[in-house]
Amino acid sequence: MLAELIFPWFRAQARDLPWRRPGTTPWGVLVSEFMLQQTPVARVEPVWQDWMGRWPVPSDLAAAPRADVLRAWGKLGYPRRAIRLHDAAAAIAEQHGDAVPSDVDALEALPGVGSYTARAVAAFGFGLRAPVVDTNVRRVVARAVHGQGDAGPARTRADLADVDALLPRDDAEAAVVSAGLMELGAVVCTARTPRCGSCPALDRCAWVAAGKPAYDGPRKPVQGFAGTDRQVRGKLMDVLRTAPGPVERIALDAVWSDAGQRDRCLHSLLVDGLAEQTDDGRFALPA
DNA sequence: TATTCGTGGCG
DNA sequence: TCGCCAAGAAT
Repeated sequence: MLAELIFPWFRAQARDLPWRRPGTTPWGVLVSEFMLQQTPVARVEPVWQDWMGRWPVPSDLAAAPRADVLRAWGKLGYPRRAIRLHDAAAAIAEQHGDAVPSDVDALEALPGVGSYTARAVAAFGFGLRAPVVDTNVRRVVARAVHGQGDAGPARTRADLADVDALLPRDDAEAAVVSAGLMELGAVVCTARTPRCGSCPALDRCAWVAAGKPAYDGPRKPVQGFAGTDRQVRGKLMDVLRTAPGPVERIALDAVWSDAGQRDRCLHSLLVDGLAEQTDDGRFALPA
C-alpha cells in the first residue's frame, strides 16, 4: 500500500513547519490553513507566528478591530480570507465555546472553511481520519494511482473516494498519511519537475511504471493578473493598509489611471467589507 | 461548473 | 522575460 511507504517517509522527512510543532492548537492549525489557501509556505510562516502571538485563541481575534486584522494579514493576498477568518473566529467564540470544533460538518459551516480546510483541521488539528484533498494530493493520486501525468479538473466525490481508499483505518495513522500525501506533492511529486529519485513510492507509482506519459487532458486556464480588477484592488488595499488613518480619494486615484475600473474596484472593496468610507468622505480600513 | 479573488518567486 | 505556480472558497 502507498500509505505504508508514505508513513515512514513523512515521519523521517517532514519539514519543520511552525504549525506542525508539538503544542500547536487546533486554532493554530485552522489559522495556518486559512493562510495557506493559494499561498506558499514561505510567505505564511512569519505572518502565522505574529498572528498566533497576538491572538492565541479565537475570542482574541474576534475582539480585534477589522483594521488590525487586515494589517496583520499584510500582503498574503486574497484579503477576503482575513475577513472570513475573523468571522470564523467570532462564530467559534460564540457558538462553540471558543473551541475549534473537530467535526467536519461543523467546521465546513464556518466562513471561509470548505471541503479541504475542514478535513485538514480535523486531521492535523485533531489527529482524525479525514480524507484531505488539495492540489498536491490530487496530483500524487493522479500519478501514483491512476498513472496520469497530472490531475486535471476536480472530481470532488471521486477525489474524496480515492484518498479515502488510501488511508489506514486508524485515526492517528491516517492523519500522518494525509500530511504525508500533501508533503510528497509539495516537495517531491511537484507539478513541474518531479524528483522521482527521492520518492518513497517510486516502485509503486503507476505513472513511472507507464513511462511517465505526458499529461494530455484539459488544463485549467492560467489566470492573468496585469490589468485585472485583482491588481487594482490590491493596489487600493495597499494604500489603505499602509496609511495610518483615513485617506483622501486623491490618494486612491493615484494608484490606477482608468477611473472607471478604479471606482468599480473601490466599490467592490466596500461591498466586501475590506474598506469603508468615513463621514467626511475619506476612505479607510474598516474599524 | 466556470470565474473571481492577491502576491511574489522561480525556471 | 514571462508564463506558471502556491495547503481553496464562494458564487
